Amino acid sequence: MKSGDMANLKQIAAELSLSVTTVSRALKDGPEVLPSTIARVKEAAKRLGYVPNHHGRALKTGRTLTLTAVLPMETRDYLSDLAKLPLIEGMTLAARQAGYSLSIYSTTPDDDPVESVQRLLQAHSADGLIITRMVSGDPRVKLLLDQGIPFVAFGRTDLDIAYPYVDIDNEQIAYEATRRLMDKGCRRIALQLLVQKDQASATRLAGYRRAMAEAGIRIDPSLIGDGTFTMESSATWFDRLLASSDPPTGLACANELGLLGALHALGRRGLVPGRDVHIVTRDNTRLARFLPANIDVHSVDMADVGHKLVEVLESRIANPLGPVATILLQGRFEPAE
Amino acid sequence: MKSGDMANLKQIAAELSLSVTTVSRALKDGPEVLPSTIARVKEAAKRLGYVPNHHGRALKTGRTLTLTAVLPMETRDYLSDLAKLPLIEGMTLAARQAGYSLSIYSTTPDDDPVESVQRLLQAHSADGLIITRMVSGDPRVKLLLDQGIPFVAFGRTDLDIAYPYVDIDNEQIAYEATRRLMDKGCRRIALQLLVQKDQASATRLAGYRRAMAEAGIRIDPSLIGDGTFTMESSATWFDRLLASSDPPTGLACANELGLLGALHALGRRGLVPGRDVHIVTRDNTRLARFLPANIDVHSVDMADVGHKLVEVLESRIANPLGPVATILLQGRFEPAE
DNA sequence: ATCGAATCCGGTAACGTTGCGATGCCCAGC
DNA sequence: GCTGGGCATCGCAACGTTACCGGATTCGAT
Repeated sequence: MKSGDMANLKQIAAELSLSVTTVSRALKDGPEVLPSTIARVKEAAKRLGYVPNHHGRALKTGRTLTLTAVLPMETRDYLSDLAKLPLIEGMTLAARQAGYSLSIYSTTPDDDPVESVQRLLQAHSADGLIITRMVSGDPRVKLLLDQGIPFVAFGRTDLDIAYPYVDIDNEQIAYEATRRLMDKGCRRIALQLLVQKDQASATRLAGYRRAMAEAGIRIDPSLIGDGTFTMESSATWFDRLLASSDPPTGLACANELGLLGALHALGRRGLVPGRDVHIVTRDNTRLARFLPANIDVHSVDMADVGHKLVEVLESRIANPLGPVATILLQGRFEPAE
Repeated sequence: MKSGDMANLKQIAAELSLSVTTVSRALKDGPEVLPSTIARVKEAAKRLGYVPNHHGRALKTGRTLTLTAVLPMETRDYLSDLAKLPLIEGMTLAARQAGYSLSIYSTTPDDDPVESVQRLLQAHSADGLIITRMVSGDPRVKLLLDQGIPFVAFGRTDLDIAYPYVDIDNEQIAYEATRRLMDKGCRRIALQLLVQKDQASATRLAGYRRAMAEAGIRIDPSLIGDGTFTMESSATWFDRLLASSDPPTGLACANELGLLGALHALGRRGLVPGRDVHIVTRDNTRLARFLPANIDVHSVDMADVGHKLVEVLESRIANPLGPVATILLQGRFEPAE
């Protein structure tokens, strides 16, 4: 097996004194080819180490067998989006299984999201796009729909247009988290959000509001924190809450990072989670499960999200005009240890 | 701007009554084209929204402008390889900057690494491969060299063959970590390794040994732990060491996960890091920096590793027969806060 | 005035694949 | 014996791009 030994259809055809056309069809089990010929062709293909040339096929058919995921990267703080790793894993494995390869297009905070998508769909080097980090009224949705490029979004937005997405039911999760804290007797419940522009935060807030309204508790805006939480900012934020005259007795964390920060703030004051303050957190990486603290965990399988994203995108590519699939994934409380 | 409006060379040529050849050349600033023509062509290209067809070009030139990174994914425990996120970020951004797109090929523990690489290079849908998680005598190196496929490895191995790699100087880092612990008075120093087959662990162990030998301290094998450390296994491992008759007074952690586990073990016994036991850790995600504990951090910029991997691969593609570039990145102690 | 070179451009072919129409063949039916 | 119709296979063209070679025009040099 030497270096440039990439066999192609022509070589197989020559080997068997067949035409390129017949070889091509035989490899696809075309009904117009004699079964015995198909067998001969496949044998020769295997023997010569034939693998179809991606670009020849893509050029002819227009399909590239490539999916592209647009992922914003935090260049400063990798811990702030731990969920991305299982997400990437889920997407790549599902793509591979479906015969696609998945390409990652990282964007920095400097990149304009719309411009990034524009560049990608112009290059039309992918059969479909996965976009994430949806914002309110996200302009990318209209852009992609107009261009007729198959895509799927991780996250809903507040547009009237129907488009395919997979999302986490943040409303329900925040609702249940708040309820759980109430069950433990909390009435002053602090809530961590992420960037406010992010649609996920808005729905999270809605779930919190619903639970509070049902319980007839007035919402204290000072207990709701938003921003890009690092561990440090989470700690100082929660520390200030704890220092107030009427400190919270419950906290719903947005993710691992917010949790670690909050735990730090508690630790400094000698407070114990589960006794002085009750905590529910989202956890994408099973971090909380092991921490030596009494914490309720409400988790979503991010690898599953990745899988589902690819599945939806796949069906979208196969049938661009079909019904728009939307998937809403529920979170569930991990069994307390 | 409608759906299928992908302009091609032919359309630009027709628009300007030029030949396709000239248009192609003009867009590359070919010296055989009149500057004024180049200007006209570029204007028309921009106006018609021309973007070069990836597959046409790839088919003709044999270059795909795609790089593929083979990344093993831990499907059970995402925290065990946090370094992967900054690595991915570094690779994708560097690739993008160089005009390449980067495709991720995830492998599960079930996949045979050699077979994965074989499949990838057969598909020759990438100009180059990035392979990681090198093992002793890694057979992929010979395979890739034989096939003449440009590649770069993250990590060295113990082969006699020269091949391009980027690696972290684990020997030096472990040496310095051990020395640091000695400087604080430790003589019984525990060391966390990862999977032993992994080349990184072997060099890490070598650095530890060198420091110990220089100090004339006999090595106690029971203080050296290896395996795939989760937080749990790290905690139980370190807990058992602490329970022994002659417990360690220093610990060099392999990563964030090992650190968290060890801290947990300490916490349960009421021991304080920096007082009862000194700790040095590797940290890829700036986790340790914020923990409320006195810990020395020895860090390597994983995003930089990703950048360097792409750079080396690029130069390899540009000049496949040139000298083999190898880069060894030093770690450095973070300034203690 | 003629030639050679330089400059600018066009035509053709090819990369590997697939789709469409055509071709040869065998055999049943009159 | 000639026709018609499946059947298996083939040839040609095309996707969009670039490489190669050749043609045309202009200009300076002899």
